[in-house]
Amino acid sequence: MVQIPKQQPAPVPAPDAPNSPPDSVPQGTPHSVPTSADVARLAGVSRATVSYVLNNTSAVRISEPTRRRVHAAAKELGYVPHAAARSLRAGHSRMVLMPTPQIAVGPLFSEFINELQWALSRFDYTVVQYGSLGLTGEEAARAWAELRPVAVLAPDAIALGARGVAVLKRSGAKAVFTLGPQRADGAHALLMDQRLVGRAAAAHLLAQGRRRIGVIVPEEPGLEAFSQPRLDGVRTAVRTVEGCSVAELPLAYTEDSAARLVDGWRSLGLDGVFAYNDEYAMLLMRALQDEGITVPDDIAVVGADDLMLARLLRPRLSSVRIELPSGRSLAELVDRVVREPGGRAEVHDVLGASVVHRESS
Amino acid sequence: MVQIPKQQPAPVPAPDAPNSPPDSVPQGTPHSVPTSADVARLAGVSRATVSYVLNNTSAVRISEPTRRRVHAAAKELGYVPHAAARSLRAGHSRMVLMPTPQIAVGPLFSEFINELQWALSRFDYTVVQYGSLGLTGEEAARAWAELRPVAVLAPDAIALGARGVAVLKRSGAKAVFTLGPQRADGAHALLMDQRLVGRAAAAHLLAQGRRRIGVIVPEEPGLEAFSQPRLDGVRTAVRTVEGCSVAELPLAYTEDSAARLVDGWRSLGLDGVFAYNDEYAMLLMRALQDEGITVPDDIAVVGADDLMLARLLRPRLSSVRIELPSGRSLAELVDRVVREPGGRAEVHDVLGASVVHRESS
DNA sequence: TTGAAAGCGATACCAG
DNA sequence: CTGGTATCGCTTTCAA
Repeated sequence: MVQIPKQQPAPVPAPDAPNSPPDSVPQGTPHSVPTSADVARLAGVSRATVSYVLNNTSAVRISEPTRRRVHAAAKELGYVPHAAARSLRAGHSRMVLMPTPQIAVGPLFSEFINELQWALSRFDYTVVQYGSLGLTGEEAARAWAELRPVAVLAPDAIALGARGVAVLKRSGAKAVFTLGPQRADGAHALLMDQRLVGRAAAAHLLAQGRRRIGVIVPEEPGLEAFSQPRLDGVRTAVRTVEGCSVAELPLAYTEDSAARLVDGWRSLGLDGVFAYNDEYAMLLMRALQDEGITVPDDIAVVGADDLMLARLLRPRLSSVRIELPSGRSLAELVDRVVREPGGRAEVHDVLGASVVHRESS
Repeated sequence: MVQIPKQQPAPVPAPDAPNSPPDSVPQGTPHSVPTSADVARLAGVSRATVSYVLNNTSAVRISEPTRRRVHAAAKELGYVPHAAARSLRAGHSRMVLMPTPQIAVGPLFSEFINELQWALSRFDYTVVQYGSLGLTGEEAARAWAELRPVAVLAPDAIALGARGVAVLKRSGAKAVFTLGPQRADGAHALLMDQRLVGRAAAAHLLAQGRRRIGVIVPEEPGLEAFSQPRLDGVRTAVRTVEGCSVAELPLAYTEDSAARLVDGWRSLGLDGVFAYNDEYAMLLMRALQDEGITVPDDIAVVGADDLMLARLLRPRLSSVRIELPSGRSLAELVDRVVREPGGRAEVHDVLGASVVHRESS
């Protein structure tokens, strides 16, 4: 761990003001944040006029010389409008709140979140990720509600709950979405039904003639919301075929844990395994190979997420490719709900799953 | 790509109000967001009293019956204070703004950010990640400044620039930090000097007797801020030894690109390679092995980030372990600067790099 | 112990 | 075309 000294370790002179007193502002103005009143004073007009000019209000026509004076004054002072004051006055904001999930949940989901964020900002929303770390559903909702967002998109790992949804709506949120494997009463849902992932993997293994299926379930806390539905999906698929069995295999993301699991592997009598995702699949395959168990002859292995990783392994890893909707279409959906908030909660099934068959199965 | 229908596809009846008009509030109150005035009215007291009670103001003593009435009223209305109004009145907020980097930059950095976020929230800061997608330095700074954060922690991939820093400070930000491989004039810096990563890798390869060093440079845009300094670091280290050479090897994160690179590999005459990070290292090693080039005999390979991945590869991958300071110590640092904003810009070198020697080198 | 009122910064109405 | 002014929700003196 790199240490940070308590005292200033490496004072670097500010390059633009080598010998001036600390914190002096180049402009030499009184040391406080400029407001629209300051701009008005400097430009010799009223605050109202400043507002008209800076917002390009079309209902009112301001003479060109005045506009220039206002713009010049604003620039000279380095004026930046105060978002809080503005939205207080306006009675609403265009802030979309996306609480960050407390645990990292994989590159696929992160990328999805990023794309959604970008798409929303194209709709002129201000996207804010808020870390409500360590708060439970309703408390968290209250914390979010203080910001008066127009919409909330909650990865529902932290169960938001019907109560939380109610809190947000009462605080003026026009749209509350959960996005993830679960939904909350009263909220719209972008439902990513992880059971489909398990079902696709299991169907594939069954089609390959495998009958005794193992399912890796990560021991890391916070992943249950994903791993349990995936397991359920496998169970559902397997139930459609006679004489099949499903074994739950807990595994931590360490080599030790994998070695332990593989140690008694042959006695499990499995012929196929769904490994939760590609990373756990790699961990497992490595342990299996070190034990002299061959893939896919002794055991078929299927991962999920279809990372580059899967293609690089030998044998190449079969993997469930997960498809999520484009950020753009979701942003449109959110925008529609914000503009017509009346409707009932909609549930959108937004997860597609299909197996990419490679050499490991 | 999963499609989202334009029209409501699966209207689900709100479970708590099967046949009521849409959007009706259970409490039956007029449909608007409750304010402290509403609470005051319902409790039969003044707004001032409400404020005293809900904020536990110690300077004023309120009778117990009154307190209870206020609390009851607030609960009944589902009152949530309005953060913007509050901080407008207070003249300051405890919001720490962390602009999200536009491109995903690896699990290591993400985890670092998460930990920092958590640590800051323990200091009672409200951490907000803001996606200012597609704005350049000064424009972005203005957008951030509108939120009037008390501190800004900017991953400096988007060069904030001295101008941007000035904008933020003038808008009232007490602390402006850049965190990443570069720094900006006027801002404090948590400098993560990526050259150290390259230097460590190169020193290791040299110690192993390797003399003709290749350096993988990702072609993916947005990674230059990391890859170039790592390359520079290698160059610096190599310069200390006679008769050594460094070759820059562009590589996109695809199998095709790796195959192309490896195709003419032998003619490069390299005996050691630093692969930018573990993922590119895996991609490269796979391509090398498919070509019949053995690691480490023909070529020594070193990755970076020391992911689990590295331990699972065969041969096990030597990797540069990167150490970052704890979120807690950084949060303390930020808090100190916020409380004593006068000082000159400090530069903290917060990146440690050391090679974990395994089988690939 | 409680209430009345000023004011944070920006906007929009209504006069002038 | 431009200026006063009320207002958004909340905190905090100052009086009662």
